[in-house]
Amino acid sequence: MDSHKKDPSVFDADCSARHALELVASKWCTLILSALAEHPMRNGALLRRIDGISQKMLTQTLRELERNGLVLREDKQTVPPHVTYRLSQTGQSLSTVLLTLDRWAEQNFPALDRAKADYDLRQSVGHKSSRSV
Amino acid sequence: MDSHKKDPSVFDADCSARHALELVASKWCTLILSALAEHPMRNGALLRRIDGISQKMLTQTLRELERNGLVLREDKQTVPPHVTYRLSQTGQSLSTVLLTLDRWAEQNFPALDRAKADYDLRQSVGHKSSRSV
DNA sequence: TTAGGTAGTTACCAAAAGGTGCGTACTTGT
DNA sequence: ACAAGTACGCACCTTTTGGTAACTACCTAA
Repeated sequence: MDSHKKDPSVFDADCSARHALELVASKWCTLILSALAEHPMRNGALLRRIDGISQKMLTQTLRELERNGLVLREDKQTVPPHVTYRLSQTGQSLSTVLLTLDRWAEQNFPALDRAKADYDLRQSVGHKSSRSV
Repeated sequence: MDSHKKDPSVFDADCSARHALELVASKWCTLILSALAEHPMRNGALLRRIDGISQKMLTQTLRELERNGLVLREDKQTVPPHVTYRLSQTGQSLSTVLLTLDRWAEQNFPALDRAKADYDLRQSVGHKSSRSV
């Protein structure tokens, strides 16, 4: 009957936990939730805060987050339109985890950059058969 | 000269921190790193552990993780082939963050499922203009 | 009157992600 | 002699993701 309610382990494809992880671990979701963790914002403010996001992806992702109960949408029903988005209780609990992820990225990118440079150098330097013990 | 080394904030597109976040917050990476956090594994074991991943995506993602210095590849140079993958120091520090994300998903998916059901019901029940304050 | 700001939606198109199947090279088991 | 297992690489194709531009509806300011 219910197509999505099996073993609650992220390693099981097609279980709700995996679906939740896939939602939560996607680039625009992490950024939007992290931005809203700072304070509630309107459409325009989010657009300005999150460099590189398009209006389309912002709206699309916000709808998805609203649908999953992570963000709350407040429409003041005025004209010109005034809509604010803020985190729900669940969204807030998630945002603390995502912020540690943000911080990890901001702290560890130099290591990743170095590793990449090394790796690419090793590949280009010719001796192709050097990936052993 | 260097195309990717600006403001170290994830909100800035095209900075290394953002690139790192995008790598790290992608579905296969989170699952592979979480699996390897349990213990080092070979190709076949990862394939069995991570339900739904294809051989192609596994190899592709492992190479990307190896390139970024998050996992280490050990080829015993035997025949038949015997290759094991394990986390590097950096990979391990990341995996602790990702495991809290896994646990969040496994604990909170019921709330998300409920929210989705509510939302979809509200949409289908007809009264289309009820998303206000 | 005309432009601009608000928060969108829609249609169309390009790029990226990902699946499937086949080939490789060598060994072991039947 | 032949199939199977290991750890892939490559080519082909479909699906998903995301960008761009145009349009809506209403108000305000010049």
